[in-house]
Amino acid sequence: MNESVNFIRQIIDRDLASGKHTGTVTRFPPEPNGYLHIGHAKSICLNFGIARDYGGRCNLRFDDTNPEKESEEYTRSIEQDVRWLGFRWDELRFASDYFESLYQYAEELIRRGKAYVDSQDAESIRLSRGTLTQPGRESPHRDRDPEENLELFRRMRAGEFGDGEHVLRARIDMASSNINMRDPVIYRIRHVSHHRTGDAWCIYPMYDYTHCISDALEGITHSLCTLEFEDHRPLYDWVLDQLDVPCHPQQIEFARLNVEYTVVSKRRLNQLVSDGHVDGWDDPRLPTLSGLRRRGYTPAAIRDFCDRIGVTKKDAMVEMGVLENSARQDLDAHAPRAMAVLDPLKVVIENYPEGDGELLDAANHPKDPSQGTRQLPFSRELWIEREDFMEDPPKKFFRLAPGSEVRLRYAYLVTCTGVLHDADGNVTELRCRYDPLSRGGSAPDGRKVKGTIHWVSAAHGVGAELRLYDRLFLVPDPAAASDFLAQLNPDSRRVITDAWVEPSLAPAAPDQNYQFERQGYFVADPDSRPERPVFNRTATLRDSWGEQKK
RNA sequence: UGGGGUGUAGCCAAGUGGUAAGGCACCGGAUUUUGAUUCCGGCAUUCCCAGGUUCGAAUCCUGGCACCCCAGCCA
Repeated sequence: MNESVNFIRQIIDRDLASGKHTGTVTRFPPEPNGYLHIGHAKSICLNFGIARDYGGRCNLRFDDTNPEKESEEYTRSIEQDVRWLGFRWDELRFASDYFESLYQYAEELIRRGKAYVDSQDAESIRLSRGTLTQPGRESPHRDRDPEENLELFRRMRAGEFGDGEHVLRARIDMASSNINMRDPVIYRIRHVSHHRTGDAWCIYPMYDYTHCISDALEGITHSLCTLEFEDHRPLYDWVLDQLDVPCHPQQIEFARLNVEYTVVSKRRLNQLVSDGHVDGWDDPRLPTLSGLRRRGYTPAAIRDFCDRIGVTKKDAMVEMGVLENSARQDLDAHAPRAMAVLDPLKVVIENYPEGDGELLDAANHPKDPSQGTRQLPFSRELWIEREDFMEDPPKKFFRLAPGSEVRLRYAYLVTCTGVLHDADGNVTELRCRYDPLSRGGSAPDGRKVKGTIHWVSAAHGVGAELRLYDRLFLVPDPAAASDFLAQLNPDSRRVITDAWVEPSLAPAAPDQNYQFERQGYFVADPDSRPERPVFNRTATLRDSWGEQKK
């Protein structure tokens, strides 16, 4: 395993060793304006992982300072997703819990001459902010005295003004080369009700002002966020330096996660969902946690993925293969095996007595005896995979062909004795003879049979729907395209409606993972019914034969 | 063109002046009642480039280059 420690943990190690801190307190601070995705999983694993490994604490804190975009639906899904991923927060907090304290701190800032009410409109403020290369101009209201500011700010709170009439600004430096320091707005008037505080407030604090104080109030030691907030750190520190807060957390920035062939931005995810390009936030093609869950990714696989990708300050684009590998590794170890035929071809065992049948033992997991066995019904007519037969096979084709012998997994050795065709020459049915002495699949005389194929008894199989997924986008970095929607993969979902699965699969409960032998990992979909099971393919098995054919 | 960051293999990522970890991918080979898994072996004479310091540099210095972020009353 990777024994090296990321740069954030190195900082923590140093802080603990130097006595700066005696323990860690972190937090995962989502805004409840969308569903969690794989990028959030990285942050969750980082913050909660630190609490776990250092014996520290980690809060779940909603950054709910913008009532226009946030809702309770999102807070519910976020709580659920964090728990599903396997983490438990020490305390559940909301930035809105601190609105009163935040307000009092703002008055203090005003009294200290560090904030003022600006009565310019948004456009004027924007124009006077300057540009990347030119300094801004000071507001005509910048030197209002504290008394006047205080009165105005109180009247803002009291609801005496309309949206946008005034704002509260930090009084810092309009000539700063860091635009965030050019007297940033810290309070705005919004006459909208908040999903938690209702109509108690009509002024709402801005992120930069809220986040640092919230961290301080919670005693956060290390405030971890993504790279785009690096420029905001001077402001984070400035606010805390002006006030008598309980502590001064250290903000540390790390690179957000990008994964090839998908998008990880709330805006784009939202667009995919609301424009109907996918079937909802839990569409199995989406990198949302709910989508990944429906796709069959396990919490352990996602946590493992987050461990593997590391934490750095370098903009990184991770290959899908890493995520898939994490899933395969977890699923290979834990998912019970079963047999399913995706593209059925009928086989009739000519020398198997008509009307006869028997039950054969099969291991639920060949490498994990504790998973037990199940019984597979076998009979004269079977379904096998169409691609497991070739009339004119190339050399090293280990499967079925006229005259060749193959093993039916856990059943018998069979030899192909005949091929039936339709008028167009398509293969419609195979005739085979079985070796009655090979019950279970081993040759009585020790003869070598290289190929083993899967099968489902035609008389006992259950018709199922299988949904096969491919990457959602055709290009590795769709977000870089001018129109990311134009990069959508039209074949990202293929639905098979005429698959056959073994009868034990019929009652599969949603979220139950399986490995369909030789085919891949599948998970039962919430749409699944005993009379009509539905499975989503999580990932294929690696296929060195398939790759060889290309 | 102001400020803040980042450059180590195809993709991630260790490395913190002593001679390039690990994972994914890829390529061999062994085992196999899943062409899966597992196992074993291979995979950077070189760290964005150019100079310099040093017995010794991915690590220090100087100068370039490339890429990312910032001008919401979003977070």
